[in-house]
Amino acid sequence: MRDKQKRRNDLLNAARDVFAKKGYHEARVEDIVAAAHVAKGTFYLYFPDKRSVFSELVDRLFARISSSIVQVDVKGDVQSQIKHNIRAIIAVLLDDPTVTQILLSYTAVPDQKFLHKIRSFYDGVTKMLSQALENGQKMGIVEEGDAELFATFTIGALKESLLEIAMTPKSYSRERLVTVMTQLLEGGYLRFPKIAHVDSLPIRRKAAAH
Amino acid sequence: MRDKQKRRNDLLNAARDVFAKKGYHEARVEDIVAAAHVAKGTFYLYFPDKRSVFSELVDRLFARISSSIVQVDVKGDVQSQIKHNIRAIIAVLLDDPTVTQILLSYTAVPDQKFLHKIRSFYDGVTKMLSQALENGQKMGIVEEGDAELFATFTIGALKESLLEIAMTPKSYSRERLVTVMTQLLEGGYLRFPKIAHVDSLPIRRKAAAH
Amino acid sequence: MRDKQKRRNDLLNAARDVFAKKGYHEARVEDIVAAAHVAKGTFYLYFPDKRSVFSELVDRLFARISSSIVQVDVKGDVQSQIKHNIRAIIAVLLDDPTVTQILLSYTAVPDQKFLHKIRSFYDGVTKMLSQALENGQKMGIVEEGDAELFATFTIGALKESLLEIAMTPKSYSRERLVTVMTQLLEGGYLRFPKIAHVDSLPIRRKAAAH
Amino acid sequence: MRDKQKRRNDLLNAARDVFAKKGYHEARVEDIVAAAHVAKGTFYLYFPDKRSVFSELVDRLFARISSSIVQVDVKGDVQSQIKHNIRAIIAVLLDDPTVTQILLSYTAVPDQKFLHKIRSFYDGVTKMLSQALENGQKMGIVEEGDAELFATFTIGALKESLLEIAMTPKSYSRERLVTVMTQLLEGGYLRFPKIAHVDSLPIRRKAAAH
DNA sequence: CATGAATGAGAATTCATTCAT
DNA sequence: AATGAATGAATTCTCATTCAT
Repeated sequence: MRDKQKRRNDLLNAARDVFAKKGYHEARVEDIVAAAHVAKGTFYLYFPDKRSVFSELVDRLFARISSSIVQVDVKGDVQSQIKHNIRAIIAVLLDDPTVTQILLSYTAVPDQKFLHKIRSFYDGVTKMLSQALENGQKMGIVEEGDAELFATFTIGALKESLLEIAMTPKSYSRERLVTVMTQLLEGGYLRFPKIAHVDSLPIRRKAAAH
Repeated sequence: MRDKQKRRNDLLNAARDVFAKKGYHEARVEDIVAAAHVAKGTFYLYFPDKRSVFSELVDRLFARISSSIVQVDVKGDVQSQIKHNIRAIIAVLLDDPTVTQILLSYTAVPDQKFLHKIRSFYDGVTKMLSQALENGQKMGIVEEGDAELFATFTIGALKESLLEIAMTPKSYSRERLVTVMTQLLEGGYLRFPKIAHVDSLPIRRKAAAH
Repeated sequence: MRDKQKRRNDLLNAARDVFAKKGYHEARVEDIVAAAHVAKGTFYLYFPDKRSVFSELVDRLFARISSSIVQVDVKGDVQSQIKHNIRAIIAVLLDDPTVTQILLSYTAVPDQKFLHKIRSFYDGVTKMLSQALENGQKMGIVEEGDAELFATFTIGALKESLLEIAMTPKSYSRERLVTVMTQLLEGGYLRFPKIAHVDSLPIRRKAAAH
Repeated sequence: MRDKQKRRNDLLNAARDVFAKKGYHEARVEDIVAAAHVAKGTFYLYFPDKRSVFSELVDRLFARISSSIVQVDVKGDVQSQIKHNIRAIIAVLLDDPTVTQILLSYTAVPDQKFLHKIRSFYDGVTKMLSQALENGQKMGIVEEGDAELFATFTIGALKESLLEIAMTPKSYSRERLVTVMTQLLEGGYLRFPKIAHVDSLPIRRKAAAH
């Protein structure tokens, strides 16, 4: 019993490594079973086909991310809730850099149906985030504007940064990343002399001006 | 003379469409020639293999982006130079939404070597941008901090937004996007009440601003 | 008029060179027309297909050999007639070393039908020669024994020697070859001490003995 | 275990038959697997490509010939050593008439590289033989003259005879062939009246003159 | 006549999946 | 359950030949 689970897991891990190294299409079932030290037929005892291992790997990651995100309650401490979410996503992804790489890199995915699945996931996350941002706007803690675009923007920034980190061996302090992310979300990074563009950029913060 | 160029272009366009619709691996040379209304052999009169059409499509886009970006001169009007760059990238990509989709979506790419090529390109852009940001930091117009991370963050935000736009049929005002991007880079979008950290309850910023 | 013949000949020569260098299957019609400095379509104005150029090249050689060989008249000076024939074959083949190479080397021939044709030619020559040898036997100037085997043996020796010569750049005196060939046909080259093997080689020349 | 070897052998034999019947280029992998009663993929389980089966067939034959030939020791009974070698070559080749046909017939070989390989083999054999002949000349048991040409001559004669035999269904006594070959090598077959040509053929057998 | 772009039948090879042992 | 040999559908690419210009 335990054995079956273990073997299944071995295959999953082997597949993950091979996918990360070669991408979906260049990864051969042959490679996967070799990495898992089992025979070719065994693979099909645990998975109906190649596609489904990939699918399961991604699903797992999705599930972990989904479960670690909290719905932002605007009545509570929003900033720390946001920080929590960023931290959670970062944690999940960086704990499994291999799948992250699979998921975020421009690596091959099985097919268009799959692509759609991945996009759906991100759409969900985006939706969730933009909902929260809209709430925030009502409460005055989020700048007015296209909330969905803000969300897309945030997700993109996060994905790119994580991919960068997942692909480079150099370790990076996660807390550091959390801090920088929040900082950027809060205040951007460009500081143009106020006078010059006061009219064209009415959304100015005096707070940041100090 | 003209004819050969035209035929070549037809194939390139056909390939672009098929790649965008099916992804690299699911796209058959068969599909491409069908879309271009030529025979199978004709394809190989213009391209040595399937991979190279893909490569050419991406190269073209790369070239167009590269040539439209200006090196930011920190002695001039930095803000408008940045706006120019954002606008340029957006223009190039949205003028060719199909290739953009190919390039930015998690669609299959031929192989790992290719993946590397794409990543190299982005690395180049990131490098260029972070260089500019470092200069900006010296001039005091960019927040202190990890310039490379800022760059990655920006590229990611841009990529994601553009992908979103390229994949949805709804047209989006480019200038709008340029404005929002700059705005976010300048000021983020989160507005936590400064004093608020004490009691953790958000206070309307406008109210506070009066 | 002259022009057409010339062009046809250019193609034939080009084909000959390409076949000699690459063998039939590796030779592309493309290569042939390139060597002849004409367009692809032109080839098919002069020859119905690739196979037929090859065929014509070989046929020409066959014709030349056939016409240069004289039917041995055993009532005349047999030895010089044989020398003449050997000399003639050598001359024809070495005058066109390229086709000789094509014909004698283990180079690809178009197909089995063609192979059959070549073999038929050799069969013809063998038949002719063995006929002459049988006559010679009746006249006592040829050793008793399997005349056809003697013929095959002779043809083989000749082919191999000529191929050797055709493929090596070092020029070889033809007359020298004629002399050695005749010498070998007359007396072989092994000289075992008579005493030792007198019994084991009973088939000793009666002709010479009388 | 045994099974894999058997299957491999089945394929080798099937390939041999198909190559012999159709020649290399006309032989389709399809034909080979059909003859071996296996599926197309199976072929590639045992051989990396079509070329390599051919190669293996020829290599095997080469190996067998090489190992069966003895280096002629001129201090021993030369005549019987030569007979042994002729007998050995004949045995190897006629035991596998199909590969012999492939090897000796003007059938297609894969490509020029391969051709070179075959020629190298024959060059080796020629070299070996001419070396032996030179030794023989020093000992006075081989006629003076171009030893390499004698060797080429002998190889050619042997090849042609064997090909003839390999291609005709009529069985031929091997010992008979051995005897005739040696006889011819020793004494040729032409018996011109001595008087007539005494001068033009100075290299006359003293042996026969007794 | 000459051209060379276009054609498409055909062949080798790959690899996910099956299945007898 | 595990194995790994066998399968064959599917796909890329080649090149002799055709034909519109």
